[in-house]
Amino acid sequence: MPEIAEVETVRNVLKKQILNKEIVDIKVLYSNMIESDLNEFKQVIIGKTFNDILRRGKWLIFDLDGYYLISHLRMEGKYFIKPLNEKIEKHEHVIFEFIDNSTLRYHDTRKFGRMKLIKKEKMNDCIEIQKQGLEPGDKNLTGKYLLEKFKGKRLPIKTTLLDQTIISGLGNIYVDEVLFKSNINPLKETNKITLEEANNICKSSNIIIKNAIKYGGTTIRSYTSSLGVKGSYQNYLQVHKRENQECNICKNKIKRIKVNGRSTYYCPNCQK
DNA sequence: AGTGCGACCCGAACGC
DNA sequence: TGCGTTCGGGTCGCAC
Repeated sequence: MPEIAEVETVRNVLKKQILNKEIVDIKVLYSNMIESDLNEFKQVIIGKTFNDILRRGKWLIFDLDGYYLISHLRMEGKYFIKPLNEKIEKHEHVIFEFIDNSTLRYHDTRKFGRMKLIKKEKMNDCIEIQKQGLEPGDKNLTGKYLLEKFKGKRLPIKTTLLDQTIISGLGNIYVDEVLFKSNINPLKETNKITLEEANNICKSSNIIIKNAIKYGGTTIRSYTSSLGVKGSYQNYLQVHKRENQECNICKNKIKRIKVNGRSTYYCPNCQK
């Protein structure tokens, strides 16, 4: 499940490999993945080059001359670089062919990922990007900002932190970690979060995401890692995927519950 | 406006 | 070489 730290890692690794090479062809093998008109998509991209790769929340933003190609990996999206003549695998859905006979391949077992082409001058109307909230590490991400957003919300705080329009980039793994580090019970009603707790959410998310990026993100599900990059932050997770194991702080057992349908791990003793 | 839920997918896990 | 069913997970769109 790529979240902000994994997407940032993909961005950094891809930048070293695909910039400034002409794209001579593109194959789309699963067209539902492309939200733009398919013919326009191909026409615009062929002949262009990736000048840069940016990121907003969990969205990758490829700079293609007059356009941006935005790409969301959802749960299982991965990018690989392979030679042109290498066999196309079952779950490779979009293949960019470069002039030097290398290819960039988008691989997605669940087919949940999405790509969309946006004219640069229309970026201000791009709802997917514009509605993203503040990211961990942003100096404007403060307890005060969060309390404003939390007003009137009766959902569990866990659910609210998955809302990308409030904090952008957190997913199921890092929300559990942030709540643990902040000593907040995932089921606590959002509008009952105090200023001190909101400040702690900001502080914890800054630290956790910074560290997760430092370690290349978290590799939990996949055997084959994206781009040959294996993150190692899974070794530092305090609660996520640690059901029945000892809490590193108090030695009580980590519990797993469902919060609005999402698997949620927490320490009942540290997070009252 | 805030909330809940089905849809989108398919490999893995589960039940028998 | 067992087979059919359920689950999970980020986001959207729609109903309430």
